[in-house]
Amino acid sequence: MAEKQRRKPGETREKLMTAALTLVGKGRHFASLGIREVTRQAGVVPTSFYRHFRNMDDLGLQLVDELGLVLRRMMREARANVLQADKLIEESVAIFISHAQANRSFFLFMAQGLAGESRAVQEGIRSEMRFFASELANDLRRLRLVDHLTDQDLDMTCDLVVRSVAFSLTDLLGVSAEDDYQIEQIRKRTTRFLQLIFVGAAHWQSAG
Amino acid sequence: MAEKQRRKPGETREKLMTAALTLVGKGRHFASLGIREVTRQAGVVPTSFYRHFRNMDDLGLQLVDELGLVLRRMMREARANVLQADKLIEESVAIFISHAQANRSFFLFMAQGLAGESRAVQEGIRSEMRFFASELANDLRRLRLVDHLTDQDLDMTCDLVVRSVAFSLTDLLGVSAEDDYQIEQIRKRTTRFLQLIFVGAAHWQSAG
DNA sequence: CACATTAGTGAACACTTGTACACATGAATA
DNA sequence: TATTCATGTGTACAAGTGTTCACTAATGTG
Repeated sequence: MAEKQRRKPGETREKLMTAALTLVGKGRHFASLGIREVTRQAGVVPTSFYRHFRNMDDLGLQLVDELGLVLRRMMREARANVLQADKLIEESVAIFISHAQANRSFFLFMAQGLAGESRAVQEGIRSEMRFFASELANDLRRLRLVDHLTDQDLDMTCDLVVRSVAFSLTDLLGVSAEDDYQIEQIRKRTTRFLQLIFVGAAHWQSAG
Repeated sequence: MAEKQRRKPGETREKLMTAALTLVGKGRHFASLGIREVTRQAGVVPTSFYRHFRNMDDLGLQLVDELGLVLRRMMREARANVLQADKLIEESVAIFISHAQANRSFFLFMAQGLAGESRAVQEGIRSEMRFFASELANDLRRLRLVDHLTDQDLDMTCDLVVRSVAFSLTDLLGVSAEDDYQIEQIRKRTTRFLQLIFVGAAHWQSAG
């Protein structure tokens, strides 16, 4: 008989969240996951689920919180590694892609959640993206690369940048993680998107 | 007892597709819909489903085809109504938003499908977007507004435009259809995104 | 008109689902 | 040490699931 296997507190909770992500990573959509399915994947009895989450939406919300941590780690690494302004875009995109690869399931969950079933999860992801965009605006301001833009125009630019990168995410997650050629294509295209946006920003006249 | 109610050929088929869209319109995610659920919504017996579709993915694929028609109608209207080049962006965005409102469920389905469960549906929607982008490139070329861009750079620009608009879609579908203020905000922001992109395109140097 | 085809119906199947309940055990607290 | 609490387990159940089957009525074709 299976004994009670209590270990570190919160371990089962984590197992359940990981299990959901694993299923998403295998191609399932989060909205189609069930409680039993997730507990089965986690190697846990169905009733355990309720000890940690009220329902799947709740689990989704907690995943969004962890997603926030992943994004912040990514920002930190970008800030630490992007030293020269002329390579800023290339290097940032490269860091983004490597993080997206390393946390594939997380980013899949994010892409799904943007048009997902739970309004709360949707709003949470949107909020993370807004935060990301505003941090980006701060950095650009600090680097004094965009002095001619009003705050509002800079916010808009960063918003567009984040959206474009997020969309590239869906490209990236659509190809195999080993398909280096395709990944390189996506990297190049995303880089050019951002360059185009920043050229636009450089010549932007707030009035027009 | 319910009699056999055969009417126009393909009527049940259409009822099933409409039913799926209706459920999506009510906030459900396509990936979480079941056959029985859809047939129930359509007012049809579950077995009827198999007369028209092999499974839900199949239904999704056929919805993508219809989505193509919706997009083509939208392009036609845009081409007919956008006469003066200086208002091109504003008017196009306005037409896009009005179509998105009029076919809310369809566009919801599209937004969901981009990161959906079925690879085939995903690919289908992507393909529609590529077609849309290439038509846009043709139009811009024809209007001689972008003579300084290479074909490749024009394609990239249009790709970015379509992506940005598609992302705005998720904003739009997230707010109530009656919330005129928010919709106006989204319209303005999308317009500014596109303006920024075209300013970038106008100053774009292929080499750099 | 006879006949094959298409497209509708209801009953039945073996499973899966979410959730409730009672119970057990380890850890924290008093 | 005694007790409480959080977290694990097994059983149970009603409802919902996808899919198969045999049957039937309308339609198009010769």
